[in-house]
Amino acid sequence: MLAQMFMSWSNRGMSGPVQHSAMRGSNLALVLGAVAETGPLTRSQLTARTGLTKSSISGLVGDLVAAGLVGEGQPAPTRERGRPGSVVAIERQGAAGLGLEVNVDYLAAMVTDLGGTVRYRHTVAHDNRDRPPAEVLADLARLAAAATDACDEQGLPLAGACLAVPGTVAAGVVRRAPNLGWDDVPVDLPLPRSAFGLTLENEADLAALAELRAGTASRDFVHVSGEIGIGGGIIVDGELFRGAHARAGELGHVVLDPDGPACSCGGRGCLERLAGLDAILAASGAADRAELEARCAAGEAGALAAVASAGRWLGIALASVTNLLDPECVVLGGVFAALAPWLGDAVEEALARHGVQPRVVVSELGTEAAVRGAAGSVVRRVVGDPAAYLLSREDSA
Amino acid sequence: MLAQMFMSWSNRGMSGPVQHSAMRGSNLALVLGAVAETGPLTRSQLTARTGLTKSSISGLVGDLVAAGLVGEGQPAPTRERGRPGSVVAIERQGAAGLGLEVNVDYLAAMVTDLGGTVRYRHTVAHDNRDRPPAEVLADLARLAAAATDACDEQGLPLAGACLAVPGTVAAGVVRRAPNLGWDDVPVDLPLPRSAFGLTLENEADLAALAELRAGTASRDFVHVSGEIGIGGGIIVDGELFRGAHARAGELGHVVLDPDGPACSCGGRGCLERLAGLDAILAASGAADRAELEARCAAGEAGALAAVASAGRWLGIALASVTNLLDPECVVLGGVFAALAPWLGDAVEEALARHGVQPRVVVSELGTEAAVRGAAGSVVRRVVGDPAAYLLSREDSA
DNA sequence: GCATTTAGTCCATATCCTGAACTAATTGTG
DNA sequence: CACAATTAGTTCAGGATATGGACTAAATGC
Repeated sequence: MLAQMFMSWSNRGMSGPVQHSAMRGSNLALVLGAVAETGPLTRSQLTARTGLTKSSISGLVGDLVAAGLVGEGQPAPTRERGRPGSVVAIERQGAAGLGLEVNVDYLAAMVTDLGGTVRYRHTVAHDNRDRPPAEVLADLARLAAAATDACDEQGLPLAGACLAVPGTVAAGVVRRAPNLGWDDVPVDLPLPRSAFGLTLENEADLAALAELRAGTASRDFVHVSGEIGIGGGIIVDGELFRGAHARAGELGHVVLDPDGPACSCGGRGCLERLAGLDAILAASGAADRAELEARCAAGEAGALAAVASAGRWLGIALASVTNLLDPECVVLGGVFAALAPWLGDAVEEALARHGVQPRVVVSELGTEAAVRGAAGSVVRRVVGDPAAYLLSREDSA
Repeated sequence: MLAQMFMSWSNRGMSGPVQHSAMRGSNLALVLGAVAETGPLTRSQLTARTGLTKSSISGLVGDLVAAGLVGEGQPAPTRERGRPGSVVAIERQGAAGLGLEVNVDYLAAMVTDLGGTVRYRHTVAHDNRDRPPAEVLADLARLAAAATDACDEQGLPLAGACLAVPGTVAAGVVRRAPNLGWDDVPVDLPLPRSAFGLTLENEADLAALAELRAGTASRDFVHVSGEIGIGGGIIVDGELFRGAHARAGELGHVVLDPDGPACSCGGRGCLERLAGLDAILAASGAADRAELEARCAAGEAGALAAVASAGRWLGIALASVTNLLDPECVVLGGVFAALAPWLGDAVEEALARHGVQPRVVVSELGTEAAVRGAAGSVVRRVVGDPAAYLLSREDSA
């Protein structure tokens, strides 16, 4: 008798039963997503774009209008035959996402609306290294309160909040943020009740999401956040790649010199030690980021050599990344974006020398990338599943 | 006036409209998947497991029975109160997948049924290096014909075929298989008409899928296929990770020594050059795999040192991989599985030395992994979307 | 033998998409 | 300026599918 063997199948997309409500929810998301992504569309354009029938679109749009997520847009005066379509546009007052960020030398808050427009931003410079986490979080709570007040003033319903931290996170806890000196710090900000509550996310990951939404890159890319540490955000098929324990993308700890100097991560010879901001500053003799850029701009040989060396190491690391992940493109962000004029060539040369040539682009988002990504991640949840948003909004009301 | 910014949202799961047929299809897959994964289940167990109601399960199972994909199973004699459930089991005669493999020194074919049981296997040893591709493909066609004959004999309806190749692939074409010496070779085997036709896939990727189904590892792991080259198969959330151009997982070309020797990939200092089978053989002085293993088993210092060195390099590469992808586990396959007794410790030491410690397990699938994965990938498509399978089966009939 | 319990089927109902008929608003043309 | 042509959008009947409850079936336990 043959021993029956049972196999383990993928469950992607098989997460649960599909009922009528799920069908409706999925189609609502399809319509809302189309409008959010493409901009105002007529119902007839939505029919063509989604593959649903006119009748279905009618009903779906009706629901979204009733929910206040979309509204009537300005009709573009097309000189075409036939009845002009009435335009469906994202309702900017429909929902807002609160982005928060704790970083080494500042705290930040940002509110974006359903259309992706920034409705409020506030940043406070402050060295948070080795301050008691509770103290930092109290400051952050004040920042958040000011932001939610701004939402109220503008009549924006808050859908949820997302906090960007320079480290690894788990549900409601900052696991480890070396540069802040935080270990297992629970985060529980006193925010007003909202549909999605507060989530935590790695700063580099959120910067990558912001980059995705800004549309600089494609749907498959790796975003390098160069700061004191070097973080990486991996976007796969338009979705953040987190890995099994939400620790994926630790580009800074790719091993480039097996017998190199010890790193804070417990390893040795990590990219971060060879191409991180501290390493560049030490090699160039510049005191800080601004001085470094100035010296590069002035063409000072020492600074240029230090930056080129970092670029070379970065390129080598990215060659390994490309071989492993096969991204469509690599985005240089953070310090590397600012240093791109003097670093880009070294990166590309190193990539070519190791047999790969992904498209390399420079981020246009500044240090705001992470908060922006945080706020955007909330708005994205609304657009990605409007039915869930509406449901939890009702529940909490 | 604020400039309206339109954002790029993820489209995951938003691929198309959800109609009634899609709902049905998804639920059919849910039920079939549950039975395939867990083994025979009663309808009542299916209700609990899927979240659908009794009535729905009744109907869905009815359809699957009518389609011949599931059937009545032996009821397990439970001594419990109440009417015993009638057991729904995978119909082993429901569909079969044909796996094929072209490799450097052999050709292989395998047929597995819906239950995952191997129903036919045949391997022909032959050095295919630098033979004209057409000749090799003609041999492969003969192998495939014998396999489909075996299907007919056993009354197995062929759902499709998948060919494993040691290189990169695109639709219907082997892009580049360095160790075979193939470049842009179109593959068009004369197979009988089937629902899914013939697909091509990288050998290492398929080996990883086979590993997934064997259940050795979890749903997030990296499978290392060590042969002459070193391939990697990345499984994320139970799904093969392909990357933007289906070239992801090229673990063999992770850069370990930036100024190292040139590699066939165009780069230098790649893992493959330091820990591939050729490198180990050269360092140990053994003539082939068998001799190497024998010398290791005999405790010969030279062989052990060569293997340990490879293990150390492999460990360093896997440290980078872990930092980037954060897999739950790493699976050593191919030669590395055979050499694990002498190589495993070096790998784990290197990983620990670089600050990470993923679970490392050794594959129990032999060289059969890739063909098995190929055959399994076809069966998986049937289970993953039975409605699509039935539809294309009708169309071709 | 009969109550109890669990499994499975059947049917009326609700939800949601579709398709066709219908209404609405615009351009072009005689 | 009337009217055909064209495109947009709504409404309603019909169909597919899931749900919930009533009903039937088959076992255990007293």
